[in-house]
Amino acid sequence: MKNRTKRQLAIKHIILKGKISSQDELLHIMKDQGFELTQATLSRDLKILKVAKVSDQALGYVYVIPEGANIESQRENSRINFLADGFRDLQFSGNMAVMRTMPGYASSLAAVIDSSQPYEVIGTIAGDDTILLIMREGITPGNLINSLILVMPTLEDKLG
Amino acid sequence: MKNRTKRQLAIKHIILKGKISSQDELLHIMKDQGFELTQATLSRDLKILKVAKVSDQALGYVYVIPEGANIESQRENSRINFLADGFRDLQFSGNMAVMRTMPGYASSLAAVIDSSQPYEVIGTIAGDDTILLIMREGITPGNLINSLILVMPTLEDKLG
DNA sequence: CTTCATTTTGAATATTTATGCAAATCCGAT
DNA sequence: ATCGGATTTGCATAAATATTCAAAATGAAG
Repeated sequence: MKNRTKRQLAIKHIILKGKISSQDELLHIMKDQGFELTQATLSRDLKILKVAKVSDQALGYVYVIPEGANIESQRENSRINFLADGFRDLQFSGNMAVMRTMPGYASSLAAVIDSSQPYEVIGTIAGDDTILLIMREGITPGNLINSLILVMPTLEDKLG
Repeated sequence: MKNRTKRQLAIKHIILKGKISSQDELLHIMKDQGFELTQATLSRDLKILKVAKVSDQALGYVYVIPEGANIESQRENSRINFLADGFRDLQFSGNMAVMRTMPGYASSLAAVIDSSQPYEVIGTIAGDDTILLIMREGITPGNLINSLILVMPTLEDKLG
C-alpha cells in the first residue's frame, strides 16, 4: 500500500479514536507508531481528510471527522469490507469510471462512496451490478483509485 | 438583547449563509454590519458557537456550524419546495452536471426539471439520490443554475 | 449612586496551522 | 537502469487562531 494512503488511514483512525487537540499532539502519536512526517504534511493530510477542529467542553479543541465526510466506526467498517467484496473491476473512459460489481451490490457500494464524498468524484449512479462514477475534471484514474482505497481499504488488494 | 448574544447570532447567520474562510474575513463583514469587535472576540465567539473550519475544495477552508441546533427557514410546503428541500449539491464536469439529493428524491426532482423542459438541459437520468443532467452545448454552469432556480426558487438559497 | 464581584473585551503575544518553494521520491516509458 | 514529468515532502515562514493579562463594562446589593 502506498505510504501516503496508509498514513492517512492511520490519522483517520487516531482521530476517530482519541481526543486530539493539536497537530503537534497528533504528530507525536504518529511518530510513536513509526511514521515519519512533519507538521506540514499533517496539515495537508487533515485537509484532504476534511478533518475539522471544534471546541469541546473538556479539552478546549478537538479534531473531528465531520458527518458525511466520514465512514467508519468499526461496525460500519466490517460492513464496508463486506461490500467491497462485491467489487469486480474498474474501468475508465474520459472523465467517467465504470465499476462493475457482483449482482445487487452496486447501489450499496455506491452509497458508501457517496457518503464519504471524495473530492475526486462528483457523483455516482448505480444500477444493479454497475456503478457509473463521474470524476471531477483533472482527476486521473490513479487519483480515483487512491480515493477509493481510502474509503474501502480492502479494495487495495483488487486494485493495486 | 445583550450585545454578545446579538453578535453571536449575527455570526451564526453569516456563517450559515456565506462561505467564510477566515476570521479576518468574517471580522470585516461584522464591521460592515456595524458591530465593533476584534479578532480575539471572534475567536472566542466561534469557540462558543462550536464553529469548525474544514477544507472545501473550492475555497480552501470554510467555517461550518456542525450539525444540530439548526432551525432553518420556515418554507412554504408547496410540492416543489418540498422536493427542492431534498437537494444536496450540484457539481459540474464538462457538459454534465451531477445533482445529489437526499435518498429517494432524485427521480421526483428530475421529473420536476424534465417537466419544465429548460432549454439548458437536453436530458436527465436519475437514480435514487443522484441526477445526471446533460447540458446543451455552450451552456455554462451559471446558465444551468439560473434555469434551475427558475424552476425551483428555493434552490437559490442553496446554490447562491 | 457606590462598591464589590463577575463577565466581557482589546491589545499584544503565544501558539497553531497553512503554504511557497525547492528538493526528494515515485512512476511510467524507454 | 535512465530519463522526464508528476507527486509528495520538509523546511522555513507566512498566515491564522487562541490565549494571557489588564482594563472596561455589566450587574447585584446596599
